[in-house]
Order: sequence, then structure tokens, then C-alpha cells
Amino acid sequence: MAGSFSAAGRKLRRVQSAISHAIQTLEDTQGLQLFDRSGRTPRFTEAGRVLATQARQVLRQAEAFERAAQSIAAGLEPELSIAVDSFVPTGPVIRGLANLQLAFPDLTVTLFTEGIGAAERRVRDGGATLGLCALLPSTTQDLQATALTQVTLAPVVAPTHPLASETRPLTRDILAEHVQLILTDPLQRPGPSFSVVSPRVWRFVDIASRLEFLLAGFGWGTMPHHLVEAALDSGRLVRLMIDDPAVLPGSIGLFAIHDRRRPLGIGARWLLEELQRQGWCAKS
Amino acid sequence: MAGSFSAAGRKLRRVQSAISHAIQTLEDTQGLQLFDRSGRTPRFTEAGRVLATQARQVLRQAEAFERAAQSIAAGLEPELSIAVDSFVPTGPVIRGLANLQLAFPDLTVTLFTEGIGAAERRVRDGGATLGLCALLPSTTQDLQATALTQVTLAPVVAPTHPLASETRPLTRDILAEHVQLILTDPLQRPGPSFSVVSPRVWRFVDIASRLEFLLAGFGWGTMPHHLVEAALDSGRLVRLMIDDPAVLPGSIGLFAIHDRRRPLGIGARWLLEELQRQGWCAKS
DNA sequence: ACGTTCCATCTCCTTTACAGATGGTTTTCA
DNA sequence: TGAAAACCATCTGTAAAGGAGATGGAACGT
Repeated sequence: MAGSFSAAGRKLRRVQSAISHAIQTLEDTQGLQLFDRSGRTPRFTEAGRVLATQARQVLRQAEAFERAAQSIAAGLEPELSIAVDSFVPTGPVIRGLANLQLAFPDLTVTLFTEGIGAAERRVRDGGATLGLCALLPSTTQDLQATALTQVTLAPVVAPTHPLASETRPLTRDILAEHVQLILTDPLQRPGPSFSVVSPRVWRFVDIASRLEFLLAGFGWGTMPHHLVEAALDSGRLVRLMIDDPAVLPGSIGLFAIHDRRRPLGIGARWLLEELQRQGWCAKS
Repeated sequence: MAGSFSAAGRKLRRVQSAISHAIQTLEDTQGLQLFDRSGRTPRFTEAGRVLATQARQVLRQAEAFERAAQSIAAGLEPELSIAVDSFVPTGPVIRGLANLQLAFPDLTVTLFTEGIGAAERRVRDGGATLGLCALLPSTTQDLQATALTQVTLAPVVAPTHPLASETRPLTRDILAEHVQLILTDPLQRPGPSFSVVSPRVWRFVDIASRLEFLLAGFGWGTMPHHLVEAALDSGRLVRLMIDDPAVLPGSIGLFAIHDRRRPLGIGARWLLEELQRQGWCAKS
């Protein structure tokens, strides 16, 4: 590394005997020859070379610990836990988190991605600091919400489904004749949900499996546009033309929420601004 | 962790004051409150909880260091470096290495995968302990070779190539009319190589790019059968029927080689047996 | 109310880490 | 070839750190 024990001592501001002695005790405790001392200047043995890189790994970890401690002491929140509802576009979130790690490499980030409604619940019960979700009309006072973007919704159905070849204008009554596939909060009491039109609904927690059922033609439902764009382009799904916003809203707001009683830390505020900077122009 | 400082002390066979003092000095040096001492028993602060997991990471690394040192002290070679020629089937190698890591988790393994001839060269100059390669007839005394399997060779050509529609029996003379794509050792003097038939050869170091050129119909060449099986099945390549083994050998032996002067370590011997246990029945 | 369990703090002792000095060996250079 | 320089091992003494043990006060359970 430094070429000689003496040079190492100069580098570390220690006398040569300290280096020599430290290495000897290390060799003794591990029962290994780490240096070949036959020459003028000690040379790594193979074991020494391999273990030195291992030791450097330990040091790197220890330094990471110190940096994290210093960052926390300097005011950074120790941990930032984020809950994301599953239909939030992942692209901007991933980019935002990547930039967050660049800006705060010592910040421990925890991420929950779960079904609909879970993000809000986690923020409410303190399990997560920041939530990214669509806001149901249950807005209460203890949650602070910041608008991020609008997700355009597309009512879709498989081309094999009767609704795809329906010629009449799609009124609420016609839609009600068919099974509607909806997202549901598993913990919420199954009651009259938002924008539920059909009396016969199939409930899904996972948006991906709902998409599977839509593709298979089991019913109709509204999907975030960015998730079905490819399927629409390739014809595996067709869009239902519903003009009446009273039946189905054309878009839904995406918000970052957090508990008002617990002010956001430095990292959380930075991420919030970063997420607003992100272009949320859909795509993945 | 243990519920209280006293309990932690009992677990670590230390008196309670030692624990208490150690944690206090840690808190002082980092300038952080790690425990909330307001209650009867100290409770982690958020910073303490996060930093504790970080500290456990450091400990895991340190334990890995100790285990590696002990393994070496017990006789395991400090490092096992393996050089593999690029056309050796990767499947059995990957399986063998995975099992090696299970059997010897503390063994540092280094892998080189390079063009033809590189494995033998690395073993020769000491850069690698073990080499997996086909043996050219340059077998010398200082290399010990262990047979692993035979790789069947398939002379192939793109279906668009004139040779694909050749009706005459494929003699050496007919083959010689076309460009032959061969693998070559970049450091070897370009001389009369093994099983080179055509006077016009295109030389490749990388077997993957040679396959590209074969698929594009630039010439003919012999490929390991397992690498072109899919292309043959789908008709993107056709096999040339050459019966004369004097023109082209039907298969080539695959060997593990090492330097006789440096006896193999425990891990290397284990891997060698493991590789012989592997079914080398091609596929990937 | 009393015993138990917990923590913080103090003192004392052992171990460890390091500095400084010494002697021996190899390399370098005149 | 011979002196200077650089290197290492080893010894001794000292400062710092780590841990043991004792003590006192607070919280908890019975």
C-alpha cells in the first residue's frame, strides 16, 4: 500500500514501531502470515492481499456509518419512509428517488408499494412519512397534500367484449349491464365506492392483476392511461368513449401527502420539490 | 435489542456500567441521542434504530473478514482465480461456481472470461490458478489437464449462403472456395491454425460476434453445437454435412488445466470434482 | 411498604495503543 | 569498499481506553 511499514507510519502519523507491532498482533490473532518479510521491504503474501481488500470493505462500511451519523447530527432525518399506491407512475418516482440518493447518499430510504388506499393509511398511522397516492374525497385536516400531477383515466375493455362493439352512446345504464372491474381498498368496508357504475363489480387489490382480467375480457374498467397505452396501441384493449364526466371522471389528481403534526425533514422536503420538478408525462 | 442495558450486559458478559458507558461515549462522539432514557428502560430513538442497523452491517463485514481469515488459516487458498475461454458452455460453469460458493462461502473467487487461448495463457503466466479451455495440440509438461467433456462442433452457414444449397459432397476443395470464419488467439502469431481449411479466413476474437457474422451469411465456420442449437432449430443457420474427420474434427475436448508446479488448493480441487460431476450436456 | 430491577456515576484496575530508543540488516551511492 | 540512509524487529515506558465493582436514586411489581 505505502511501500513499507515506515512509509505507512508517516502516512498515518504513527511511528514505525506502532505499525510493525499492530501488524504483528493481527498476524498472531489470526494465525496467519500477512507479509513476507524476507526482503528489504515487507511484501504482501497472497493471504495478506486478499484480506486487505476484505478489510477495506469493513472500513468502507464503518465510514458509511460515520457519515450517516454525521448527516443525522447535522439535521437530516434518520430515515425517510415512503408509501406509494400501486398505480402511481413508477418512472418519475424512480427518477426522483435516484436523485434523492445522489443528493443525500447517507439517507436511509424505505419504500412501500401497495394496493390502493394503503399509502394514505400508512401515513395516517405513522408507518410512512410521505405518501404518494390519489386522494379520495376523504381529505381530512391532519393530512397535508401537495398536488403532483393529474393521471388521465381511460375506460377500457377488451376488443372481444360486447361493449367494444356497442353502437349506442355509452350511458350509465348501458355500462351498468356489464361487470365493472374496480380497484378496492382491502381494509375499507366494501361500501358505495367512488365512480362505481355497475351493480356487478369485481374487486381487485392489485392493479396488475386487474389489467390481466381486463385483457382477458372479463369486464370493463378505468385504468390510468399510461398503463394501458401500449395495449391500446396494439389493439389488445379498446377505449370506451364516455363523454359524461358525471359518470366517470377523465382524470384523477396525484398527491404527495404527509402528516401535518409531523413536519417533514430535510430529505423529505427535497424529494417533494424534486417530484414536482419531475415531468410526470406518463410513460411507464 | 436486549430490552435493557442490564440485559444487554448479561448477554455480552459485561457489567451494566460498561454498556452504559460505552453507549454514552458513542453518543458523545457522534453528537447524537441514540436512546430515549426517559422511561424505566431505555428506548431507541429513531436515529438509534437506523444507526443500529448500519452498525450491524459493519459487524457482518467484520465477521466475514474473520471467517475468511480463519478459512485461510485452516488451509483454504486465499483466492481462486479462474480463466474461462469464451466458448466453454456457461451453464455448468455457473452451476459449479454457485455450488462452490455454497461449500466455501469465504473463498474469494475471481473469474476471467476472454477469447480463445487466453485461459491457457493466464494459467501459464500465473494470472489464473485454474483454466477451462479446449486444449490446442500445444500441450506441454508444466500444465496438468483434466478432461471435462467433449464439445461437439457443428460446421454451419446461413441458409442464404451458397454452401447451404450446394449439392455436391462437401470436400475440402469446395469449402476452400468460401470465406471461413474462425476464432483466433489475438496474441498468437497468425500462422497455420488448427482446422483452417479455406485460404480466405476472417478472424474473430469474440465468439459472439463471429456468430453474428455467420448469421449474416458472410461465410461458414464451425461452432460449438450448444451455441447454435437454437439457430439451427429455427432455420437461421443450416448445418454443413462434412463426413471427413480429417477435414474438420467432429468434437473438441474441454479441459481444466493448471500449473503442475503450483499444486491446487482445497477449493480448486473441490471445484474440479464438482465440474466433473456436472452434466455437461450442453444447453446454454 | 418492601424487594427487585433498572440506570447513571464514580473509582480502580487491566489491557491496549502508541512513542521513543536501540540494534541489526539491506540498499544506495560516492 | 565503506559510509550514509532506509528499513525492520524489539524493548521499555506512558497515555488512553475498556471494563469491573460499588453506590445511589428512580421506577416497577407485589
